[in-house]
Amino acid sequence: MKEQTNKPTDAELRILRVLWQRGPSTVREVYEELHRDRPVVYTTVLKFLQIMTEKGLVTREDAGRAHVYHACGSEEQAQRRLVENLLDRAFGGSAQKLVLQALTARKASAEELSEIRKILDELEGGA
Amino acid sequence: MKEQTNKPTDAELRILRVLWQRGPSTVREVYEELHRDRPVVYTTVLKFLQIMTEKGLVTREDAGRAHVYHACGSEEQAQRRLVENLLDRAFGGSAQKLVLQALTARKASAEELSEIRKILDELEGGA
DNA sequence: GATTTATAACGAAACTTTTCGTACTCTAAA
DNA sequence: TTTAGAGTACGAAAAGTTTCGTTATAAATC
Repeated sequence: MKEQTNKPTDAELRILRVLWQRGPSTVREVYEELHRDRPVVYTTVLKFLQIMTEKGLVTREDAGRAHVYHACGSEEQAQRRLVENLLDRAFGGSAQKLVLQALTARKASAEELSEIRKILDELEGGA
Repeated sequence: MKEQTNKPTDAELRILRVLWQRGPSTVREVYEELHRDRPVVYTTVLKFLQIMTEKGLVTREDAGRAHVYHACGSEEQAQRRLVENLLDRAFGGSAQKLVLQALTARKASAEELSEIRKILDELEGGA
């Protein structure tokens, strides 16, 4: 498996999201899922899964006639990398500014806000 | 000025960051700044500023022989759009998850953390 | 006025990402 | 054994992004 510092492209990320949500899936399953939202062709999905296999974003496993694809690494790891990337590209590394924008961009529920408080407590406790 | 729903590309974002930091600048000024960090050619920067003018990401103004370029919209607006974009592309719209990743990705200082608490207070107060 | 210098304009090459058509393979049904 | 169906493999076109060389222009200097 290759080093996985690669940032997935938009199309790749769409596919990864399906794999995270559904778990290991065949091309057809990923295709069906994506097809709900946008007009996309079976072989396009297949092609991407092949590319992503080369890049080490997914692995595959034989299952009878078809292949079953697994996302490499967890959703959280990938999200982490994307956040770090955005942090560097657009926020000069300031997590605070990013958090501010995230919280004002989307209304979070009361529960979510208190979850975030808990995280803050833990971070302050640890430091 | 065009509608500004365009997501800037990586190279465009690098240039916008210079304009946000320095304020309105000539091509040469942007070039000098970028040139510190990476090998880049004057005409490449010029080309991008021309493209970005067409896209409505920047405006320009004549100042004698040269042009002075202004970023369209504030840094915060652009950052907001980028966060919303990431939220949709990778976090299923959950600001909470993004905040969690941001806070664990980068150690925030104690002051920053308490700034974030203030924001939380305001959000809960308003709701 | 001619030459140098700093700039803008433009086009195209190089590269990346995305999309899709076509060919090939295997299996199972007719 | 042939045919139909579901799958993979592959190549190349289409679209988008990035880079840079060349040319044109106008001002400053000689």
